[in-house]
Amino acid sequence: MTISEENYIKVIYHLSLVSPKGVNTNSIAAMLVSKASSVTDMLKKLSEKNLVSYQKYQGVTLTDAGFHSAKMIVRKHRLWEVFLVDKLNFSWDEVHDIAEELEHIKSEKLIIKLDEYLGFPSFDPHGDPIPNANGEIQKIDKLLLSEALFNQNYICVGVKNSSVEFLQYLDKKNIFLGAPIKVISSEKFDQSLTINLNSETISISNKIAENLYIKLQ
Amino acid sequence: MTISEENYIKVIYHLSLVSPKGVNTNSIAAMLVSKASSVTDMLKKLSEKNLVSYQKYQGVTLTDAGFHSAKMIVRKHRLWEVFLVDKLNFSWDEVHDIAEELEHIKSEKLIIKLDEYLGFPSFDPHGDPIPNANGEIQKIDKLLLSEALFNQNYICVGVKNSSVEFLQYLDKKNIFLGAPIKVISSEKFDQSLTINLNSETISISNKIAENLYIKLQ
DNA sequence: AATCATTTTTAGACAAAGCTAAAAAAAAGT
DNA sequence: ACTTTTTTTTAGCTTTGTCTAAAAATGATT
Repeated sequence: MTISEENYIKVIYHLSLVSPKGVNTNSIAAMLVSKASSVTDMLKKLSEKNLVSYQKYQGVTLTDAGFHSAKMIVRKHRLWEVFLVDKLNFSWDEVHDIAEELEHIKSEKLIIKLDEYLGFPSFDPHGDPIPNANGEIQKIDKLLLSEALFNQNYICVGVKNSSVEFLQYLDKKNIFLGAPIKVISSEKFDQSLTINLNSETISISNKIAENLYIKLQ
Repeated sequence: MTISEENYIKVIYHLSLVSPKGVNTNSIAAMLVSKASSVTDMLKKLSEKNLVSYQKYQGVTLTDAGFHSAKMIVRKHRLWEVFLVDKLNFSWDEVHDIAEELEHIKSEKLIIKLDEYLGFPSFDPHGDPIPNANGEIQKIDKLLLSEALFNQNYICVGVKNSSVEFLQYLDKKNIFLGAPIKVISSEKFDQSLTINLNSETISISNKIAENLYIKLQ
């Protein structure tokens, strides 16, 4: 697989988690910041290689082979992110673009050894699950902070949006993976929340609450 | 710079260490396993970008900018090799091809942090010097084992040939960087050497002795 | 059911980086 | 000094992955 093919497969994978019935040409183009015509060309090629099922005008789905390839690319991306944060002390808002390049390095043995070196992590620095060598993904009982019940003890386990701006905002508010969170109250007017975080009490906008994953306990 | 351009610059760098007057089109093609016509095309492009000085039929040399770029690529390659061997426990014969891909990852910050993480190494797993962030290279008083004096205490500091076959042969003979070596005698007929290595006495062919770097002490 | 809007595909073009084969220049041999 | 050989360059073609513009299919609206 070329780097370009890998990027298509990865994008189709991410989009198919949201629309499993079939992914649109235009949505792929939007994710890749390219054009629908380019996507059509590539879909034909990927179909030829049996990585996707594609019928003109009908959207595209990954084949089993394509699905597995996608998970291996995601696995590499997320393992490298763990490396960058845990070993090289990058912050969580800096690692995406670098991992975007590192994920295309071809050695299987490299990933096996990297995985071992990192202690077989199950989640990346943003709380996203890392597929294991067989493509298995550890599920977690998470919910959005905006869906939390009052006075329950939660901990922060991930972000829905991994943009640099959001992550840096969380840093500023001292919100990080593993931080204990309890919702005290909600404001009717703007759905903002008053929460207890690391035994501080702060206010959180609805926009934030809708992009932060938490789990019980 | 594209990956292809980086590969050309790197090859021209290595060749220019041997022929500083100017590097031939054909020798570049041979190193890249490509054709002279392809090289000519690329030399025009690199010349356009002021990375090389190129005049038709006259061979090519790196400009200061090209020389610096080359050293930064070599730096990345060798730092990644140290990472693979020191941190991921690869053996020295496995790392070249992987580093060949990793050297093209674009982040400057990544290399600064990797360098720090590795403890600012000056030499890679094959004993080749790693240019520092300014492109400075630590020189070392090394010589070939074939040029050694009798009964002097040397240590092994590098290999001239980094082929998998040679490196695996050295493993088999228990020859590694830092190993103490003393030459006991030389055979007139085939220039083979009897050497003391880690307090064992073994015989070494001339071919080996001409590809192993040592230094005094 | 017919029209309009949107989405997708096709057709044709382009840039990058490679190739082959032929031409031109340089180097070597006589 | 003149061939012959080798090296290098040019010319033209190919593949990969992209694009624009036009055509075709689908979906939405009345």
